[in-house]
Amino acid sequence: MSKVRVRFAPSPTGGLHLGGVRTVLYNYLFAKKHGGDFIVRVEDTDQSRFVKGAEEYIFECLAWCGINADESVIVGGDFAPYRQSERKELYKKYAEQLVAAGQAYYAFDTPEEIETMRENRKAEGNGSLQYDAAVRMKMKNSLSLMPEETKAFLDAGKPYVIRIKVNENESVTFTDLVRGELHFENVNVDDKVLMKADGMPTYHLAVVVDDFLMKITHAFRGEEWLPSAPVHIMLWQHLFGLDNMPKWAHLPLILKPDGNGKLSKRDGDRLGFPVYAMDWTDPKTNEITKGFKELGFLPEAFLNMLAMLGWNPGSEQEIFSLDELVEAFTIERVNKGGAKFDYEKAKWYNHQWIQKLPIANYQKLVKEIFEEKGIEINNSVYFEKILNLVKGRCTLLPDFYEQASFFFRAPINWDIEAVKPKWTSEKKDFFNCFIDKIKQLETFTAETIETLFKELATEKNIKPGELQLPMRIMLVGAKFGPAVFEIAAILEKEETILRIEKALQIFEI
RNA sequence: GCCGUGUUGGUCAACCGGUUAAGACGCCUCCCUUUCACGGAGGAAUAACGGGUUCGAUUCCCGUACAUGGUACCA
Repeated sequence: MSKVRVRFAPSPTGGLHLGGVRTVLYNYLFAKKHGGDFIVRVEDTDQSRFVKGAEEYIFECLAWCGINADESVIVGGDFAPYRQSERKELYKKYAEQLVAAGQAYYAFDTPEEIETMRENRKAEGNGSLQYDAAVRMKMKNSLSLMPEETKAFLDAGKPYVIRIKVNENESVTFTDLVRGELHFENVNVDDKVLMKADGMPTYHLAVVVDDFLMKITHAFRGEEWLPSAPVHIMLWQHLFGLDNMPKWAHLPLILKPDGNGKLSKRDGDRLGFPVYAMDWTDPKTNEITKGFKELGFLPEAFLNMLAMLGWNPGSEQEIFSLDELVEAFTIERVNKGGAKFDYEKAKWYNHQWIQKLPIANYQKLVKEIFEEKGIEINNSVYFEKILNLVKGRCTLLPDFYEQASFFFRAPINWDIEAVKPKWTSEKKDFFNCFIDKIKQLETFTAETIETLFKELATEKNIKPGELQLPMRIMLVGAKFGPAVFEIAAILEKEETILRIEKALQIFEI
């Protein structure tokens, strides 16, 4: 068997959608599982939809995910160029070959004429509005025209497209890796445009030609491509032979969490979650669409979550690293039905990965978050210690700021209500004594502080528990965070005393 | 409209003819913690509908319904 070669073929028209990343992932996993190559080919055949910066952005997203292409417009490769706009001249030859073989034809119809045809068919009560065998002899093309008329049009430079000639009496059968055997009657497939009037191929021609030229062995794409698969297969049959055709796998869609339908950017805006991998700024409107990365997701979690949306290992394992996914992935276990995106579950994955990964993996990112908020971090050992202490309560990276900023900034507001109702002069006295005692403490650790605290409480005949909450409010300002004595230990003696003294004044009524 | 694909709890899902129909997220209760979490123990909650095939269907087949994708000189 020849070497496995798969490709992700994005068109650079905007932000990189969740579903796109999952397609990348499955391609990548399959390739690596089989020791094959993963290729990224840019499908920019529609010049009218070209969006500046979109291509670079897509590669940035892949880099963030840690998925590297073996061949692409960035790294090059033996089958360059990897941008279809730069391969423009290649396609025409194949289209002409099809025309010469009677498998395709020139069509001169204007958009208006096609529109009229559709209106007529609709008026006739026809179920199909396609440009197909039923109408093609009534249209203006090299099949219906006399050869000299066609020649005259061509010579006169009349704009034309090349359409595939679909034989209505035949049918197409093929095996899809996720759906099994599929069958399509040709009557239902239309004479798709292969070459556009501007000389660019359409997707239909370009994928087939490039998949052949690039020796692609397996083609994974979204389910939305299923209806046009027969056209691609016919093209393979005509041009390169079915034996050389890649194996197809049409992946299920990722659906919106509420209601139904394909997940779109709008759903994210509406429901408050990201849909794009990374922040995307529309170059025309400057509108920013939030990405998973910027919201504080770890790539490991993002990929893990995506992998499980439409695939599962058949075991109870849910947490997978990229390498583990490569190992476990099989196309047979990809589901057929679409999956609704669940943001809560996505966050759960991130929480898991925050716990699992060493702090060092994301310390730099968290540091940036702190610095954006005006807290400079200059002791990374100290910082790491803190992050380790609070990570259990963090789901997204910015949560670290919420959970740990008090280590760097003494409280300026105190949850007085949590203390006041039970505040007594005895308690005040306790804390004053406590300060004196800890001043004499030689080793200032969570354990020694706790021992001292409890001994003193017993001595003063106050339940330690009743003092812990006030102590917490003194150090943190509010009712959250790790164990109080851990906090005190990290704050160190001097700062702990300072905060208690300050709070004591505030609690004074 | 036509064509394709799909349908197990609220969500992700296992099971590939015989099960008390796993597990996870979320939700609820309790425990732990006199903070917020984590964690632990429980709980509620599922095979769209109707026909077949079969000794036996969630599993296979056919309809219906619903959903979704396509129906572009977009990918």
